[in-house]
Amino acid sequence: MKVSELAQAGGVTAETVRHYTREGLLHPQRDPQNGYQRYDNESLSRLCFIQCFRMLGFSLGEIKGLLGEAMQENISCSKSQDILANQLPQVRSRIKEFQALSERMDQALEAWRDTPGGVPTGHLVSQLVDDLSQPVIV
Amino acid sequence: MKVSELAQAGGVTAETVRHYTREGLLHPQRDPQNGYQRYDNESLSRLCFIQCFRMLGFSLGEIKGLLGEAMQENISCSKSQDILANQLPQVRSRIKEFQALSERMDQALEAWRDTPGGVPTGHLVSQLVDDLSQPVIV
DNA sequence: CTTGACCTTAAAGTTACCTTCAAGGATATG
DNA sequence: CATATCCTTGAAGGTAACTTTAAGGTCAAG
Repeated sequence: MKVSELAQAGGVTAETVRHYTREGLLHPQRDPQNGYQRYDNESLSRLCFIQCFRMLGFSLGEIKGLLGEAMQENISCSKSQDILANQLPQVRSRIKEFQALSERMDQALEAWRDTPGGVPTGHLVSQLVDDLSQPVIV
Repeated sequence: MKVSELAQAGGVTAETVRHYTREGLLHPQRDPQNGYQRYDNESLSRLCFIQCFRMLGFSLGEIKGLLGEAMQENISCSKSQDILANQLPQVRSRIKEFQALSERMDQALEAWRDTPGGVPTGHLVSQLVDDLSQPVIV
């Protein structure tokens, strides 16, 4: 795969792929013909993995730590274990936050589903602000 | 409320509150005695609202646009309507993404719940990488 | 009356990209 | 086979949303 093919497959821009490559999260090979970066299916797996953990709030550095060892087939990925074990509570609570937010937004937006044209009125915008004006479960 | 009291109530740092204030998303009053910023309960509502829409991928500028008009009690919040109406599809799809990610992470992490000590083994880390190595629904 | 924890501002640093630049290779059309 | 359009590279600069630093003012406790 060329850089923009991988980018399209993973739903990101070519620049983002290049960025991850610069930062050492992806390890493409060089095409000796033209010097282009060549990515394989493992790169795509890693790219998807990166997206998931970025959504969960992990930094690229942490993800690099996870990927660096996890993709090696050895059984004692102690570093990955440490990182994940430490972050697990935050991951779980972040998932809970997402779920809570999803439900609240779904409820808040449901009021619009039946408005004429599906366009919110000013009153409903204020209503949404009220609906969402409670602390996120932290 | 002082800046760090509001920060604690909203689950962010004092610096984040100051940042939102600088950017015009919060409008505290000045304590004439000492020049400190004073925030009220509406500030807390706005802060919670900001958190929700930040999680949904809105920029501070967009949120400022929403808050600027939505908090006024007039009926024709046309700007807010425009912003929300335009972003509604993305909001919905982003909620779907969150839900999908939550389920996948829940499933992937469930394998750890029963491991000795609840600590993931290297094999399970690799397993997680495999489990998450599919494109997010875009 | 000083120590420590809080507040203020402005400015610089950080993270994770995104955009732009110049130089050059690849592929399609006339 | 020239020309246009697209792709590639590295390096550099820009941006958003914080975060940290610096230098100082405020305030309650001991």
